[in-house]
Amino acid sequence: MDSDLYEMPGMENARVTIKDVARAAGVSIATASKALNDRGRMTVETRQRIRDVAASLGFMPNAMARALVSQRSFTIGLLTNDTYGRFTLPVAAGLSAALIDCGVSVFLCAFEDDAGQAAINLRSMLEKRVDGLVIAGKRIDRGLPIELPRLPMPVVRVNSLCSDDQIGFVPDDREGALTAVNHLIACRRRRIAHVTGPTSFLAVRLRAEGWEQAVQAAGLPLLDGPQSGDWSEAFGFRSGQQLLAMPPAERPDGVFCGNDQIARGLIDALTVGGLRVPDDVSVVGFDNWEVLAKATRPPLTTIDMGLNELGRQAGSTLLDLVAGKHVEPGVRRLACRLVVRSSCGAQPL
Amino acid sequence: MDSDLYEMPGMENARVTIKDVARAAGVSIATASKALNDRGRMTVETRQRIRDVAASLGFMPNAMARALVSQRSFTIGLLTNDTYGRFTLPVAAGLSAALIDCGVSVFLCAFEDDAGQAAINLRSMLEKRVDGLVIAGKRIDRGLPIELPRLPMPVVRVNSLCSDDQIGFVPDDREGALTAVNHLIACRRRRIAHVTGPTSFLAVRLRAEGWEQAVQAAGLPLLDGPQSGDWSEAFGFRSGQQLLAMPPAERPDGVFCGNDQIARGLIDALTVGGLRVPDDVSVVGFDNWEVLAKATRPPLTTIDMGLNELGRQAGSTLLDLVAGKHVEPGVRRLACRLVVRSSCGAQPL
DNA sequence: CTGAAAGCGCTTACAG
DNA sequence: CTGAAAGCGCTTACAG
Repeated sequence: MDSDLYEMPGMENARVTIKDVARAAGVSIATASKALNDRGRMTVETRQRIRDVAASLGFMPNAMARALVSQRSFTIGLLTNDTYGRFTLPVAAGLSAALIDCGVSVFLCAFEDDAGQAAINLRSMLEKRVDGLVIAGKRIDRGLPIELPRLPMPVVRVNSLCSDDQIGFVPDDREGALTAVNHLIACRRRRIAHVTGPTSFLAVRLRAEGWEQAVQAAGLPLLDGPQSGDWSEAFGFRSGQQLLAMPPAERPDGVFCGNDQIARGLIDALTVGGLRVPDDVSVVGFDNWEVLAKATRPPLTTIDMGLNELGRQAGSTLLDLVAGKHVEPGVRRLACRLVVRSSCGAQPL
Repeated sequence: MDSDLYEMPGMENARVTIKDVARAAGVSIATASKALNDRGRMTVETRQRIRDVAASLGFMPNAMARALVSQRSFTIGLLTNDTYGRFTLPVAAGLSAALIDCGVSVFLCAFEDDAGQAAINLRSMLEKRVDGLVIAGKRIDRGLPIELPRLPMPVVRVNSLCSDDQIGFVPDDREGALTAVNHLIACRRRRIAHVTGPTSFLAVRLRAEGWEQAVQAAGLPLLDGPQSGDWSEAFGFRSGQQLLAMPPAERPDGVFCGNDQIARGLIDALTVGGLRVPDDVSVVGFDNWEVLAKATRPPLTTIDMGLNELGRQAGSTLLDLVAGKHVEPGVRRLACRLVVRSSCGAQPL
């Protein structure tokens, strides 16, 4: 008995269709559709009655049927090779937040750096007719492991390689570095070193530029070029030991680190070696990886790349594109934000 | 000119339909469908010709049209309140891996612990007619912030509260603790302490049980009940300082920590205080949070909860459920795995 | 072996 | 103000 369904208001039954609603309300399917979508014209009473009936039946429109006719799936794909999720998860959170209000859901496709997997996931998104695609990466100078063919839907990139004719959002690494170093300068540091990741990363080169720029603008001595190593605590620790080995007069009194892991290792080494942070040496990190930054002793002052905001902007831009609006191509560099904790000696604001 | 499309083999055009394929191949739509789905009977040549045409046109079946008729969306929803992604991301990776081969994609819905957001996301999944739902949480004794109504699709839980009539996958915390403590015992530790998180967590109580059980089974002294604090390095550090303050004869020579952060803080405190790890005190953690465990000095021996495998099993179980197979209700506790590094003094295997 | 027809659950012109 | 009809892109009995 179909009518049984009508007796269970609490029971969300996925099989209740608009046909059932129309029948129960004594109207045609077309009228039911219009009432529910606030379209067309009809008496307020009719509209309300139909809605009440729909609600009591637990009617939920079938998004796929709707998609088929509207040619919009209300779905987007998030393609990423960041399986660890360090960068992508905050991006995904911002993205979802920007989309959920418009009823758009996101397919998560995380795959290893392997062309086969990437292709499978891409095809899956294409078959699902996503309205748009967000490509999220681990670094701004690498794309996905596959060549994207000319896609029938708009694409937006986040924290990933992006050519001039594409649309992308990345953190402004140079500006972030400037902010970090200026903070060290504001904390009265005069000899500011830079310890960072591999120079093969564009982000490393940009941050180094920011460091150099800020130091020179302040008329401070430019210490030996950035110490470059891998993105690890171990490298930071070793760098800290090297600092300890220097004659005190030559030692930096401030260090801008390329990421939080390096900063943490460096601080640990300094502390073990008897130097005080921030009194003897101030340190700023990069990433604001909270679990690490907060646990550092002392808690780490660092640069937040605003990944969440990057995701949010990517989302609303993608929505614009899907709606057919024109969006100027090119890469947007979003401002980073200084997060003051205790490793610099400044009072948190 | 529609015919233009036929001239662009490289161009993946989402607007090529099965109708275009049929026309180009000179067969009916039904025949084209059968050829592409390997159904029905026809000459091998016909089938191949149709496929070639489809490929040259860049035809991709519209998954939503297909879903509408097959009543299967080939889509599942991953609902989680773990916005940080620490637990959910490995779960999601395992889940996707189990599903992608079957052409099933996953919607990621991460939301804060707030009933409103949860409800919006749930409704969105319902409207999208997901074939099934995975509920992933941050702890095994809490569910989502909303009551799930009787859902019209199967649900599987991971690392989340799960009643006896539901289906869930969680790490076997007690067994993991046993493994950890037995490893300390194998490393010739006799006085084994336990420093862990808040007792309000079921996982904490289960791990404490495992600790107690292993210690007693080995006939070792049961030291003062677990030290309980928050899940932070700071608490671990303070606990380490307390250890240092004890008379050496009373001091534990092994510590099983409730998570990796506590272990790291504790090790740091011991090291700062002049004790050697693992020589004076062996330490085992819990979580195998690699970025932390590997960076600890010395690298941390710890318990891996197998989140990826949890996700994988949840995925294949959900697939069974969707296919109508019977699955015994109840919660499955999956074995944890010891990851040997250097904080215990044993050689990594 | 192949095709015409009905139908999945909706929306949208178009008539009345 | 309301409804019948066509159609979104497929699949699946059912005829031939």
